[in-house]
Formats: sequence, structure tokens, C-alpha cells
Amino acid sequence: MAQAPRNGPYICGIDAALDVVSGKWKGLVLWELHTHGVRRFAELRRALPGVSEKMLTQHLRQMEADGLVDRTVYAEVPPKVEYSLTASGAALNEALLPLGEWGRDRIHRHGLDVVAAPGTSASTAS
Amino acid sequence: MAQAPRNGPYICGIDAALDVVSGKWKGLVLWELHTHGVRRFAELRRALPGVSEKMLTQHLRQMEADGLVDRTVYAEVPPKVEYSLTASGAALNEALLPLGEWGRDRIHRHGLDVVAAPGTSASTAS
DNA sequence: TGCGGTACTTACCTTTTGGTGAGCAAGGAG
DNA sequence: CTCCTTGCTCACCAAAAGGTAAGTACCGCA
Repeated sequence: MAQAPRNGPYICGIDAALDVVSGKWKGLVLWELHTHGVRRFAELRRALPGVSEKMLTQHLRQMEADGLVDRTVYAEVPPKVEYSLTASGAALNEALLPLGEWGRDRIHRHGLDVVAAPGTSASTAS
Repeated sequence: MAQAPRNGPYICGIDAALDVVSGKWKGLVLWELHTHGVRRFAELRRALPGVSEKMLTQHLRQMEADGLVDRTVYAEVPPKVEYSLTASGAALNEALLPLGEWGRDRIHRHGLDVVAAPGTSASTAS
């Protein structure tokens, strides 16, 4: 994938934002990084139930290209890579909060199932 | 009408909300319905540049099943169907506003292309 | 008579997305 | 010596999403 200019022309801001968060795990990665500040690759993998390494890398790379996350590589003997949110990523997370509330509301109203990730806040309901 | 339980268990509210707005045109449909109140099928189609009838119907049906839009059929000689937002759909739209702002901001910052729908404000016409 | 508009459905195809499992390089545990 | 760990990459597949074109039934317009 090319670095910055990801997708075609957008119709509106929602369009552009949705493009950037679309992906099975991106919202979760954003949330993990938001709640924990800095996370290593394997920590992220363990935090997302069922994610494959390929997808996690792929999403992380896209988010890096989109300027949402910072990636820091330590040239150590066991590889160590740390991910954290950029200002833009943090702002995106803020912008996602109302959406998260709407979703939580919806889950309650419709009695939908919720799966909690091990290591994250077990009670998403509040 | 309980054709609701679309996707598997959610991990958080963002997940549930993203599931409901994921789809190439759903955000736009939401926006059209929000700004115009009531729209007919063909009006929606003309408002979304490049949408196919199949996708529009499909998205509209899903959104109906998800309780986001109301669908009113008039048994008239030329078929007439009107779509409008439900309370839930309107609330979702409200929740999407910050995201839209973030996206608009991003478009400006990165100098991305914007395509205007005929009927909306146009600036970069071809 | 023939076309265009209304709101779809259906069949078929391509593109995109996501998943599986392997391998790599280097070290530590058993 | 072999397995497990870290953070990936690569090849291959399956499923989902989306697009194209046609058909349906009926009407008004020229």
C-alpha cells in the first residue's frame, strides 16, 4: 500500500472518517491504545480476541500511514515495537465517543451480546 | 420484525455502531435523510453519486432492519416509497457529527479530494 | 408505438477483506 | 537440541461486499 493518499475522493467528512476506521479491528486498536497509552504488538494481539497477526499488522500499518498511530521500533534482541496514538488518533477517538455511547445504548435496547476482551475493562456497560 | 440480530457479539459500543454504519453508502443515506427529512428512493439514488440500485435497496433494507429508517410504501400506480429517519437513526446521526467534523478537518489538513453530490453544496465540479 | 420514469429483484462477476499457516532471525528455557 | 518467544512477511484461500445488466409491471408523454 502507498503511504498517505489512501482512498478516492470523499463525499463528506463522515466518509473520510469512516474510511479511516473501517476495518474489523481498527476501532478496537484505537480504544486499546487510548486506554493504555502505549502497547506492544503482542499486547495488542492478546487484547483483541481472535485477531490474526496479519490483520493486526495490516491495520497498524494503515493507521500509521493515516497518521493515527506512532510506531517505535527498538533494535533489541527479542524484537520490541511500541504503538501509541498520535494527536490525530486521539482526536479521532474523542470523536468516536458519542458513537460508542449510541452503540452501547443500542446494545442495551436490543439485548445484544457483548464479548469482553481479556485485559481490557470487563464492564463496557456503565 | 425481529429480523434484527445481524452480527455476532460485540466487543464494545463502537463495534456495534460501526457495524450499523459500515457500508459504502450508509453514512450518506443517513445524512441525506437527516437534511431532507423525507426522501423517495429515486431522490436518494440521485443524491448519491455512483450508487447502484441494488446497493441502495440493500442498504436501505438493512437500515430498516436495524431500526434506523422508516419505509412507507404508497400503493400507487407509479410506485412510491418514502424513507425517513427513526428516532434511533436521528440519534445515530447526532453521534456521527463529531466524527464528521474530524473527517472534514482531516480532508483539509491533507488536501484530499472531495466530490460533491448534485443537490448538495458543490465546489469542485468536473 | 416506443421511450422514460417508478421501485425494485435476480443472476453473475470482480474486488476487497479477512483468515490460515508457514517461515525468519536470535535468544532463553527445558 | 528442540521448543517457545517476538514482530513481522508471504503465499494461498474463503467469504463478503460491491458492481453490472437485465427483467418486472404499469403509467404518462410524444
